[in-house]
Amino acid sequence: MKRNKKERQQLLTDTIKENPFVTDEELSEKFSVSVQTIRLDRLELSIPELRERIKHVAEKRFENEVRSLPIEEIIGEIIDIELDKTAISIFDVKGEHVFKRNQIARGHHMFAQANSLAVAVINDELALTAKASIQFTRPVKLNERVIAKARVLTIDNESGRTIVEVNSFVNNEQVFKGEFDMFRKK
Amino acid sequence: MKRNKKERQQLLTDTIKENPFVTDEELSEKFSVSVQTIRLDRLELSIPELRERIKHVAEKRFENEVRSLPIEEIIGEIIDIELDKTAISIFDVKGEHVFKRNQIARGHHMFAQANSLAVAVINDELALTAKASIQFTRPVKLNERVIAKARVLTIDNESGRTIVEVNSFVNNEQVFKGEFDMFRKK
DNA sequence: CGAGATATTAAGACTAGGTACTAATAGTAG
DNA sequence: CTACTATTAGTACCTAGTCTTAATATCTCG
Repeated sequence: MKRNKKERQQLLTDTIKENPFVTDEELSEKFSVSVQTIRLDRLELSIPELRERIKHVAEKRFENEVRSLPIEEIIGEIIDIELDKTAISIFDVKGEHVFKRNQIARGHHMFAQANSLAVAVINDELALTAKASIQFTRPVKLNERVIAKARVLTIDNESGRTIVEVNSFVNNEQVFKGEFDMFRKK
Repeated sequence: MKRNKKERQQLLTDTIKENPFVTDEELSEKFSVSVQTIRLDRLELSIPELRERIKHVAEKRFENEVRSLPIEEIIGEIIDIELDKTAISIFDVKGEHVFKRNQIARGHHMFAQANSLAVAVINDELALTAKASIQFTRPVKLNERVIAKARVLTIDNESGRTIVEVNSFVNNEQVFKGEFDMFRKK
């Protein structure tokens, strides 16, 4: 299992990158060298000790905390709902939702809010979007609050099709409109 | 600054929750008690030592890592592009993209892939989606790989409008089609 | 083959940030 | 005054290291 120094150091770097929670002792066993050699290697490669590595990972997590939310947040927050009739959600446009260049919200976030509201308004185990026709009537900018209003237009119980209309506004100004053809499943 | 035991322990819990990186010594100074008292407190409250707390935070980050990527990942990976002509991206459907109940991908992820590909294919500083007409031709399931192909249909230099057609496939089977009316800005 | 360089291992002293345990002291209630 | 709780102190030990010095092992080149 013995490799030369260079090879071992490369593997060491990779191993630690992949799993920063590994101790020198574990590494020394893995590479069949002494603990001291591992320590010399880390010194040469400027890889900090286990506890520092863990700390670093932990600190990074705090930085990223804001970024780990939007997956749920992306769809906005439902503030009112009357199943099979209407629903309203709000979505605050933050830094991660906009193009950096011009601070305009990416279309798929607007769509996501509207689409998930259309899914939510349907009074059934689950609904899938079959078709949609959408229009972005004015760009939405950073820090604006988008209010999406969904309204069920028609329900066809036989085909399982439901048409939901969603209109989104920023300060009473329309920014998005869409018609979603939903398929309900029971 | 001296409080009674209960009060101090409550504050201790809060302090550590807020900043897990604080040592017993720092805490003992903050509450004007001995280090031993802090340790007794932690014992009673079953709060682990600093290094364990840091480790825990670090481990949690690893759990969340999958969840913090999708903001960028959501749009899929572009594998081929010919500006103002065609573009192809792949998107692997993972756990966080599907409805838990039936493992079917949420529509807005499919839309996001298609829409961002439509944005990317346009050879300009930036493009915005004005309108879109989309259709989900078959549900996409967990672990499926979606290949989206965008094709620019028409470019109107005067109005700044560009129409992009996107078709998505899983194993050569069409799952999504959409027509995006894009507005380009210079 | 042997000298010198490079690589590896070992050993010892010290560190932070603890645990676990024992013991002493302070303060307070009945 | 006694009993009890709360607090403090001190010791031994732990992990996962650092830093330093020193002894071997192995490799390379002339």
